[in-house]
Amino acid sequence: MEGRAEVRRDLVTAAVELFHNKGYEETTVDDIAATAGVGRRTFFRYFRSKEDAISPDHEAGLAAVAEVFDGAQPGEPTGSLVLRAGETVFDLYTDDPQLSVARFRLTHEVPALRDRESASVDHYRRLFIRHLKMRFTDDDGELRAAVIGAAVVAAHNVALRAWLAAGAPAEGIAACRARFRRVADMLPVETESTLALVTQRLEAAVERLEGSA
Amino acid sequence: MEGRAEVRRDLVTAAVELFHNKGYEETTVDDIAATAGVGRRTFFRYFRSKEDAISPDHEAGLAAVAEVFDGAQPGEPTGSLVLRAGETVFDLYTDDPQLSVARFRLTHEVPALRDRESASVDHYRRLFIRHLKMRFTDDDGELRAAVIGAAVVAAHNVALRAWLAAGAPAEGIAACRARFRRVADMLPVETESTLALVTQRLEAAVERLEGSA
DNA sequence: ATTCTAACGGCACTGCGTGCCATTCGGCAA
DNA sequence: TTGCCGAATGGCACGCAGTGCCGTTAGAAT
Repeated sequence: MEGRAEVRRDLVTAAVELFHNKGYEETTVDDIAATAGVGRRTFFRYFRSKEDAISPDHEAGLAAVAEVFDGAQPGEPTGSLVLRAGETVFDLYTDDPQLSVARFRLTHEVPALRDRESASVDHYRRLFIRHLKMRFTDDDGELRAAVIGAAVVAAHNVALRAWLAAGAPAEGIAACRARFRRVADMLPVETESTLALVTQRLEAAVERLEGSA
Repeated sequence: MEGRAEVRRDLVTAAVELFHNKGYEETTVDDIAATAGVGRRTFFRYFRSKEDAISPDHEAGLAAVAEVFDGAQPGEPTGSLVLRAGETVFDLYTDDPQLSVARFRLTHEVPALRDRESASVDHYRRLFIRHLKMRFTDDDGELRAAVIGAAVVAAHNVALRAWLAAGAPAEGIAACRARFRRVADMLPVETESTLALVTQRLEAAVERLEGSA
């Protein structure tokens, strides 16, 4: 007899294979269940929907990222925290590169899965923004939280997708992470806005000029 | 006899009313069609799905924004073009504030509609990024296009949603647009990175200072 | 060996979305 | 007027996703 974990794995494997071979629309839940050797009703005890069979750990991923935010020291710089949260998301993909690549390809071929992926990514974006907003308490805090959260998630996806498109090679993980971290160079990720940052550096420069004069 | 446009409007009106009164899940397509005085089969000749009944012009909106990008002069600054494209999206909401507010409220109450909205917004994001990528041809072009595109769409949503949450008052439109435009202050939207931009502005300021000294 | 619990799988049902086809309505030509 | 034609309609049946219900079974506990 197989335990719950094995049945779950068999269902994911069956789904990925059938989606790949027959196409997503052409595969019914009955097909997946039959291939995995269980009843149709059992499939829905493991997954909420047909689409969930290829993103089985979405909820757990969100919880893991939320844990990073909740467990962070208040003193940790926002940039560092955001990068750590992003790396946590990477781990979810590097855990099972095979499945990640298969899902990546399917989401780019099947419109229904692409839209679902958009919604999934958006859940992460909302999570990032919710916590960023708590750190940005000035007038423009909400706007900056939204902009920076969206930008970080976008950078994460660019790096991740390039890695997945290359077939998720083990030696590419470091480059992928490095690429993601570059987003920090592009954003006013600390508490000051770009304009304020410019002003601040300008004043410092003026001070230097006056000192040297 | 009613024409196509009238039937379409009646279906949207019926859908909004029923979703509001009975709840989204509890409303069937039969209900909507019956309320609008047409057959169930006719509903699906006007809308691809039940959800489409409250976002009837999504395709047209995407086409309008694409038109802005495609019709732009190559010499127009990227920042200006992006802001114009964003304003075009605003127009889609200000065209029918009543419907926009109703949709806004529904998307925040019904998970299924929220996920669909995420996918919708993502379509705009992809459109922005596709055209930004054509303007950013340096090594980091793809990353910057993704980051800036996502940030602009996020800022747009913050401004738009604040306006919708306030009930879409006519006198609030200007403030909403102004708020959106602030995103330009936060991003390295031209071809240089933030750091380069800061340096550039700093040098210009220093030059002014030296000239006045 | 018996009881208890959790998982399983079959069955029926609702509702979305689609293909097919007969009907109807308005215009247009003879 | 009469007959034809194309577009819109709506009814019907179908496949499939997802859910509630319930009888059955397997395995653990005692």
